[in-house]
Amino acid sequence: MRHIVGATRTPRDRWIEEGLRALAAGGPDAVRVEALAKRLGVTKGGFYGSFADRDALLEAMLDAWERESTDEVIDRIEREGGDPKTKIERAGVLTFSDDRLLPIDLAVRDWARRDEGVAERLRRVDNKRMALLREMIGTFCSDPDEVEARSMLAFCVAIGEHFLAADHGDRTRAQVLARAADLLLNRPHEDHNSQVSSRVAGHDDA
Amino acid sequence: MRHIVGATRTPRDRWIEEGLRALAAGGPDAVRVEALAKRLGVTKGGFYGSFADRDALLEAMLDAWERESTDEVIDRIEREGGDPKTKIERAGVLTFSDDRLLPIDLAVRDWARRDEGVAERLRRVDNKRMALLREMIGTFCSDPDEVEARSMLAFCVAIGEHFLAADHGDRTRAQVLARAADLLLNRPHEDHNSQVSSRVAGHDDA
DNA sequence: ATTCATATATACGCAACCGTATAGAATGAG
DNA sequence: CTCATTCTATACGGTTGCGTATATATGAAT
Repeated sequence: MRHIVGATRTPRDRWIEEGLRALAAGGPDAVRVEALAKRLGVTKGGFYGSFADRDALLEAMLDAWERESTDEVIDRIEREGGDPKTKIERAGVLTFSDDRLLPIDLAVRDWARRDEGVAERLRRVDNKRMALLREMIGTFCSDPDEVEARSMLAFCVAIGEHFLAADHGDRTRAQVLARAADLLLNRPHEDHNSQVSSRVAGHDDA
Repeated sequence: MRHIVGATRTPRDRWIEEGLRALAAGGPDAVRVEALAKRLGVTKGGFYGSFADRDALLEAMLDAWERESTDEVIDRIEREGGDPKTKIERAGVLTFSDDRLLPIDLAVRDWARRDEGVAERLRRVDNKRMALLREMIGTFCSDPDEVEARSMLAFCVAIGEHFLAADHGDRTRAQVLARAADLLLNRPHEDHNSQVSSRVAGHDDA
């Protein structure tokens, strides 16, 4: 057994961090005290000094996730500013492309379907994100009902994409997503075959 | 203890059925042999006569789900026929509004993120559904890239909707979904305030 | 009714976890 | 150096769940 000598104080954040990793990898059931301890190179002995029980850890994990997923992300987006439509994409990138946050996010979503407390937290987070989306999309779309519909479409794609296993023939998922984004953001799309067709999205008929 | 006298042969399907119920309610970890037995009013004694082990049950469950989610649903859609755009909605209803299949579907999706075998099955199922969507959407949209994008949007909404906790202010989720469907299907939308504005979707600017 | 096959009950061994109790290091103060 | 504080290792009891072994009961065939 190896002793990390210098650091007497290991815990709390470390447990939470490792807990979130486990959550991301295997869902809430995979957050097991003894398993986390092993991954941290300790035994569960010290765990109960920092947390009353396993549930307390889960709550702390959700607290950390909620804070990190809203305030921090939104702060960064607003701080770095930029074009409205660019902001949407940055918000998407920060939330839904982050290697660390994304898997946690997906795990929480599934968890929320079975736990009302988790669902409530997720609702808070999602409402903040939706507010952001509405704001962005509102800059180029006047009908409030349509703003809402497009915002939800955008959100659903950002999430649903990761729960979707379908292939797209010759196209890559990224290509299809790009085209979907063009549609939602009402943007002329680039022709990925480097031809010249390019027209405003959403108008092939009637 | 109550004995269901008439039926000597209880199992296989019953175990699978109850297993799928457990899967829907609590994910794969909730599929526990002894718990299923209790719900079936028996003990786990007979289980291992029908299945080699728990994994065999999980495989059988996935087989049943896969068959039920593709062939059966698609057969019904094609059999009952109708307008192409109507078909999309019926496909959506059959797959994503069915009280029985929907929760299983969602559970499988989360499961697939952690199990490559499940992911492969889901890919088969999703590809069949996507083919259906492409066909339907292709009837009113000529650009193949846009067909693909719209199909994926539609699919993502159908799934992502259930992983989304956001509210929509005054609107109900159903209203927002209806409007989103109008956008995707390139359909004039009905004004839910029973006014007369109604125009072709997707054209508020440019 | 007797017999055979099969489904189920019951009992075991085993492993993974949780939470608690207790003893032993490590760190900082005196 | 010694003491006190604090964290950690170890050990224990209890629970849950898997898979196996064995005996009993049930339905069908003779």
